[in-house]
Amino acid sequence: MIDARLLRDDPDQIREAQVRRGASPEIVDQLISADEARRAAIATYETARAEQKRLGAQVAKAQGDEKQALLAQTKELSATVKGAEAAQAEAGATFDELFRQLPNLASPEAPAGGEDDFVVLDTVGTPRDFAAEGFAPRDHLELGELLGAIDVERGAKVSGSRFYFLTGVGARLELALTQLAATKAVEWGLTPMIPPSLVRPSAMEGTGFLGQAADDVYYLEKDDLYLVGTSEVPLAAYHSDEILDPATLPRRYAGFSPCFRREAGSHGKDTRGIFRVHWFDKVEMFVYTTLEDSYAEHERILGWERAWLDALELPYRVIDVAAGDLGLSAIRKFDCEAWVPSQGRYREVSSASNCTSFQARRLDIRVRGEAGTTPVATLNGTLCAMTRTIVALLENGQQADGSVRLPAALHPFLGEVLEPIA
RNA sequence: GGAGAUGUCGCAUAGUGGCCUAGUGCGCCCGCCUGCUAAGCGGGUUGAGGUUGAUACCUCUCGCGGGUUCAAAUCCCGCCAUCUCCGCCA
Repeated sequence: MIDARLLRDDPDQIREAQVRRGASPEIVDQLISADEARRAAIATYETARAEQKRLGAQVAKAQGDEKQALLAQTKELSATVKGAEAAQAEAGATFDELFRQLPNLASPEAPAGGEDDFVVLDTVGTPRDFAAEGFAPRDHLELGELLGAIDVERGAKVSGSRFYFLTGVGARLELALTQLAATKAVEWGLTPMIPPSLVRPSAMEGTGFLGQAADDVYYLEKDDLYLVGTSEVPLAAYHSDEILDPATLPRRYAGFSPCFRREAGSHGKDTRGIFRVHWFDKVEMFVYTTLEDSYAEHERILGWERAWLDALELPYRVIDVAAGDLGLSAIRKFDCEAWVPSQGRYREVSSASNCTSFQARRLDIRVRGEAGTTPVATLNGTLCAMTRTIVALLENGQQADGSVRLPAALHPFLGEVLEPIA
């Protein structure tokens, strides 16, 4: 959530941010009146409660008839206090529920509009010209089957559609990418983490995944636990309810975890292969820093994502995601999209978001400063999403005979070329 | 899964219905004193919310949430966490 004081001090700023997202600014007026109602209820309750405490102190000292009179008076007041407290709690809950639906203030620098209104910031490398090379590119699934790397048929048999087995060199490829990513992360000063992938509702809610994205989340009703869609969730909740020493910022983590996504709104999209699946593993970067430093840190995270794709020798472009496509928590988001030859277009392989203090307010993560405590800023970015990276490596590195040439960074793990097994 | 114990301010502890506006010690911060340091002395030291131009005042906060009561750190119920024992298990 954002700073509630903005509702009183500068509501126009919120309205403008809503407009940039293509969302309704009406919620701001609803929030302002809910906030007024809430504050009025608090004042009523606190006045009654102060009176109750004052009388209570007298009851303790009084004797005989005086005590009986006071008891009668205070008994009456007790009902008033109880009612006022309930009214205050309800007004607070009403405000809170609405307030949590309000997304973070989209940055004025984010392009206005929806999904298709992104701006291309940079394009790196050149997609191969397969026509000039004299063969039609195979897609990643065909290559994966030739190499004995991917088995989606048995994935579906065992777990259903959008599940897969990585086999042989496919499994080794994920392990190599994981190891390489961890090595890079340590070089860059991030702390590797292996977090739990089942979390409590508060962790899921705090990161903003139970809002409009709730349908995309797996929930275990028997245990009241959620399967995370990204290790951003446990990494953000890691410091929840803590007040951090400013000297320890920035805190930079790289979490490796499975990611579970129901893909509820994606029926019929990317149904072939392992491009869009219900489960994959990912190394995710997560940073806690100050609000002032968050903008530079955002660029730094993007830099690391680019360095990673450079190391994998993949052609890619970087886009500035439009305000309407930011999700609840981010004020700005950069996506890296790798070239996918079989589709003839760039597809998202990583994403870097600046969530400023939005998640930190919900999760109650603060830093002790000179003027009291203030919420920290949180940022997240993909280092390596395994399945999509494997798609890009296979398709971009393929040769006419179905073998795949690997980038130099992976040679120590798997050699230079993956050969078809049949 | 079963049985039991525990949860108070950064840490350690006191507090078994009103005198708690949560005491004390340690640590930490500021000041005084002092060749320096230490000791000593004085003051401060959870966090959130509300009223307010400001100063200031008020409310909440004893793991979390309910309940009983005129009044709850204290009594009752539920949950969470930790520890011990039994069972099961990678």
